[in-house]
Amino acid sequence: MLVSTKGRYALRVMVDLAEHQATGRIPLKEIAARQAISEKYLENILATLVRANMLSGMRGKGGGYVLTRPPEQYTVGEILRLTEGSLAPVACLDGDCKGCSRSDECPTLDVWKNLDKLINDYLDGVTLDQLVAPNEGYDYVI
Amino acid sequence: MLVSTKGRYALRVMVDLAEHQATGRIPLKEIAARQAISEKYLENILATLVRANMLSGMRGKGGGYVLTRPPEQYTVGEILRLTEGSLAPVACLDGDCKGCSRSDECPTLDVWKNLDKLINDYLDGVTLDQLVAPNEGYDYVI
DNA sequence: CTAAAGCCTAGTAATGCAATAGGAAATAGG
DNA sequence: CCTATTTCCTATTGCATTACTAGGCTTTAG
Repeated sequence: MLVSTKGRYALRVMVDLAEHQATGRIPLKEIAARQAISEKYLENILATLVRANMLSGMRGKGGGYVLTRPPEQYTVGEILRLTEGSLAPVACLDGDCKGCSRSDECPTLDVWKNLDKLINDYLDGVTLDQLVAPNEGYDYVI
Repeated sequence: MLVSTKGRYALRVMVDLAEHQATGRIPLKEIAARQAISEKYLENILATLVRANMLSGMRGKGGGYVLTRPPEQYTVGEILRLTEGSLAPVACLDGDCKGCSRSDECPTLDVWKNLDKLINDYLDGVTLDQLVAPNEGYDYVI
């Protein structure tokens, strides 16, 4: 499985926040309820996004989370790479373990490299605003 | 990780067999040595391929494995789907668990469907003969 | 008959995923 | 200042999957 629940939830949450931008800061509790995700689990995910400055979190009464950029400036790729650690389709291409000893003679390496590029290019081409339902994220328009 | 060692090894082994087609049946021991894969682990993988009729195995002295079709009639996609079980990038698209309860309203589902198609189409477009090193698989030519 | 090979069913160790637990620190409003 | 609200942080647990091993049975050629 290329993308686990952590990445899937993260993406859904980012879309949720994009759709409710106009409401200001949104508390975790609200997102968890709307998205049917365990509050405690969601904490981990949001913490990751905050640490990477994709979200700003504020504590205390009236606190909550808000996007740090406009939705069109987030790509699905960066959100998933952050939360998943890597989108490499095979271990051979994973950041830390740079190539196995057989990489010179490996007849399949190019397949993995092409696949990796395909995946990342596609996901980097989709931005958050493309996932926001039309006529949402503008609750203030009425 | 989309593709685990099982799928990676399977692909390498299939290429190996394609390259040594002309030699007739190849015993597991030989493949394992050439590809530096544990013999016992390789047994599992080859058994899967034989059960799906991608390889023919024969026991006894002089036995071993051989492709059942010409290399250009195998796609990387089918080899990996068989050995991995599925190439779905997310659990949502995995065969058995047909869509979650939220699939109607899920804003991210299309991303996963497109990604799934992208991956499968690419891997189904690569055939085994394309991975065989030039001037190999023809050892009889001298 | 025997050596060489594949076939089959389990079992195990290690890893990573999904989720939980408990509390500390910050903030707004009264 | 006090309290309710809310994020932030570290650790732990249960579970499933992956990677690999063990041991024995069956088939085949010579």
